[in-house]
Amino acid sequence: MSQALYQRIAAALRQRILSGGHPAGDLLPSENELAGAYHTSRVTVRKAFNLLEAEGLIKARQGKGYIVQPPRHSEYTLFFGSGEELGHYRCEEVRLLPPDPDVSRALNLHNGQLTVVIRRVLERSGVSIACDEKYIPYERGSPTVERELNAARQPEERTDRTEEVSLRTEMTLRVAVPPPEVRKALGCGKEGLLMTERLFLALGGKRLGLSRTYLTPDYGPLMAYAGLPVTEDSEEAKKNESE
Amino acid sequence: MSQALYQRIAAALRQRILSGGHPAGDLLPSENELAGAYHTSRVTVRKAFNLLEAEGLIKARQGKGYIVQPPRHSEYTLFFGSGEELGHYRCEEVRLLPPDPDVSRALNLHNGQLTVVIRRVLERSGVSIACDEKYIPYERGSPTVERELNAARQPEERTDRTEEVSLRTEMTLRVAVPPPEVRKALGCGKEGLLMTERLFLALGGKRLGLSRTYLTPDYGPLMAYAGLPVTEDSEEAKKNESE
DNA sequence: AAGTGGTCTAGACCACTTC
DNA sequence: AAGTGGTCTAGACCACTTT
Repeated sequence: MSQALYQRIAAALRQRILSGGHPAGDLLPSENELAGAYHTSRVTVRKAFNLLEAEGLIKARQGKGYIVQPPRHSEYTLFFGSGEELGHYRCEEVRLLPPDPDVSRALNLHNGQLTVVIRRVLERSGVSIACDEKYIPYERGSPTVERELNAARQPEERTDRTEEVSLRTEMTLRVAVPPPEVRKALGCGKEGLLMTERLFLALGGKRLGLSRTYLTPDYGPLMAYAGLPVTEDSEEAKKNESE
Repeated sequence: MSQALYQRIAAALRQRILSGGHPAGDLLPSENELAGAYHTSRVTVRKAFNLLEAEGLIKARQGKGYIVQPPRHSEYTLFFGSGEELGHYRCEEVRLLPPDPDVSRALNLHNGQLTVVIRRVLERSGVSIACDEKYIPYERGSPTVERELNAARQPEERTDRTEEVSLRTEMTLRVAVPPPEVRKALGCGKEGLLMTERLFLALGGKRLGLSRTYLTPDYGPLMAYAGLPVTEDSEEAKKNESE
């Protein structure tokens, strides 16, 4: 109990929507209406609506009201395991190399610019389960590169220091046959592996680096969800919803 | 211009954080402090903080303040193309079958319970790029099943009617060799394809259905991002940030 | 005790939509 | 013109953390 009023209002609306009381397209009661019904202020009702809007259940339309949204299950939250259960990265090789054309294009490199290539292997219980290749544009004295190298050489540290200055990361997922060096590192053949390619972008759209990670079947499946996340207070919420 | 004050405050804070002025772990100025500095009320400053908190940049700690978070790029937003550019689903087969053990376990079926199996093929410009198998627990007179069947038989409709009552969808991604029926439908061999498996859950945790989608290389890569999404008003935000 | 965020009030004006 | 959401104010009390 002792849940905030705006959360109780949100829970009540959420349940009505999810149990079919308000099909998609429906207009919900207005802020003023609910403020009256709950004997509270408009601000409090608004907070409840904002909560549901953040969850994607409803959408506000100025001058009209709050409209129930059709479930958008075209967006998923994909999460990778964090640190411990994932395994340990071991830095395998760091080299300064001319990039292949794909990498050069993705990173917007000028002609002849070199890249730092960092290859690491992820191991769990002694088994190699993934291999990661990271390409960073080489610029003399760039703090990013130095930081990357330090991070890569200390395998027990946080895995991805580039991300510390990265505003946004764009990822693609596909099945790909790893290049020979990766196959050797993973001890696998020419079968296709799940590959994630990540492009790290800074504030002004500057490309900080590109990372390709090949996941062996031993890595296990990637996991994602759509709709409500499982939160700490889901239990409490359920109690209140069932009132 | 004419951006709301709370958005300008948020933009200013965001820029300071992202350009390194406030490293992770830093305590930001308090609500009262900023309210004074901007000659505004605490509520408005709060809205700015809430925005940044929703973006994952900061975290509120009662009694302490707002703390800059380390970039969490272990969570990505995975999005599938919507409708038009994706292609068209064609329903290939609908049958009532005993489920294989995997499906039975995932859907928590009781012994001997049948499943409705719906197989659809996704085509884009005449090319089959994906095949989807959906398993729904069969219950006499269940409105969900009837709705599913109707939806599946009208290929131009919205693709996934089950999701209309689904509170949450859990997905796993992996490389898998499709079963014979799917290989036949896609005209492919025994190579591994990118597969997404989705479990649809209702309000009380009830399992509504399971869907397995096999994506051919022609489908293209799946796309995801972490960090700031690209929004409509990103341009405006940039202008204000550069002030 | 002082400062912080968390919740809430009872107003206000604006921009937008509908009638 | 009336109703809606969007923004904002100037207070208030509470729970929590730090000193």
